Amino acid sequence: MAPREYGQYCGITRALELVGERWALLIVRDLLVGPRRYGELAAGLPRIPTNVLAARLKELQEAGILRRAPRSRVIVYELTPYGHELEPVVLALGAWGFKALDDPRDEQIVTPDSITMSLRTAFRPQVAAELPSTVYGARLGPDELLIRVAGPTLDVARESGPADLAFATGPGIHRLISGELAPDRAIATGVVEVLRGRGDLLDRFASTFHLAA
Amino acid sequence: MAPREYGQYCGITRALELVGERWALLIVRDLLVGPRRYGELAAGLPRIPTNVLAARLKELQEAGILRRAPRSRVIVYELTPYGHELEPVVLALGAWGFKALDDPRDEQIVTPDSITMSLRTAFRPQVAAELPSTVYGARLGPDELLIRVAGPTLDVARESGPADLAFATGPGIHRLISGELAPDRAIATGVVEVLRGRGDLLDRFASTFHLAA
DNA sequence: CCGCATCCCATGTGATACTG
DNA sequence: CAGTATCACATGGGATGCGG
Repeated sequence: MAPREYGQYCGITRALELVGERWALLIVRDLLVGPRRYGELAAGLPRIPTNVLAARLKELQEAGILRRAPRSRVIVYELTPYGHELEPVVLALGAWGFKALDDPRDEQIVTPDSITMSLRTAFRPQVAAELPSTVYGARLGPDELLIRVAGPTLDVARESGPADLAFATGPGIHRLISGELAPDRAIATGVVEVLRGRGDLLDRFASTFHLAA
Repeated sequence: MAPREYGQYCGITRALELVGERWALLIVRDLLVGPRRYGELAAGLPRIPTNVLAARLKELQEAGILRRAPRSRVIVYELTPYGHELEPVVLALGAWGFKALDDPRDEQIVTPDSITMSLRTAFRPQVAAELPSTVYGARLGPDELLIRVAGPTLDVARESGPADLAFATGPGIHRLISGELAPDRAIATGVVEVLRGRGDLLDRFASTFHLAA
């Protein structure tokens, strides 16, 4: 038997053999947002050694989870349909781990892809369906996200554009999503800085994206 | 920063820091079935080095996922409420990995706890609710499981007792659950051996426990 | 025996340098 | 830009020891 196998005939062990290695599910997390080039993956996972990234990509490809796809002269990595089926796993992990987040430390970064998956985790379709469609523009450091909520559907794109509410924030937004911090307090304390639009729309945001701690 | 941390402020990375180490989620898998002693965990994970088991138990305890509980002179490990919240993660992983199972190899074992969690993964409450309550007795090598399906609820216990259908089987049962093998074919080919009761109840079993490949 | 702790070695990981 | 090569080190795997 291969030394890194668990020796059990079981779905969970099989899953862990395929995506249980260090960094593997984080690569999947970023690819769930969209196809990514090697350098984009490396940028979204700043602490991954480049040889490990290369090794994981090879393993995940051999496992049928992702594929290298040539896109007009450059190569992108994209999930296969089977790889995409990991989304429930990643969302469940994210929801569980969210509750174990303590206050952010300085060296902890927030990447656009990680925020995007966090928003997908915290998104409450049934609540959103009852609210008017809304576009939020979020600036996180140098990155901008356009968060479109239309009925029960969510779309998060890495672009800028017109928004009903544009705000700048950082890791502290997790306290807004957890309900630990009320929207008006978030604005008052500077955790969220309103750039354009009606600040009271942050109430709607907090209702739409919520994950109890 | 601790060297084994990912350096991101994100629920998924946090989750992987807590339960992403090798063997950790398999320990959780077995504890989801019930409290277990050190030796029981070691027996259910025959390939885990004993020092790694001890290390994981310590880490999972510090993370608030499990606790050591004295039970009448012996110590058992049991999940905390927060640890129990990993069940959706484990079930999602199991459902995904189930589809990647190929034919079992000789050295791959099936443990009572892994089978129990597989049954929980494959259980279809809405289908079961439409069927009469049924008790199945499954013998897997030396182990016996009593599988009680009552309405939309499932209970799997490691004991023997009266059953509407008692059968012996092995890893090949996964082909029954995946639908790859019809119930009558499973009996005909010896994948499932009926010990007592009406063999046609295996149809009901296959309807109740199903996970498409 | 059960519940670990210790030792040793193979392997995986991390940091850095390097190449097509 | 997209990886490969190299090397130090941490972790995992396997055997064994050992106290209660």
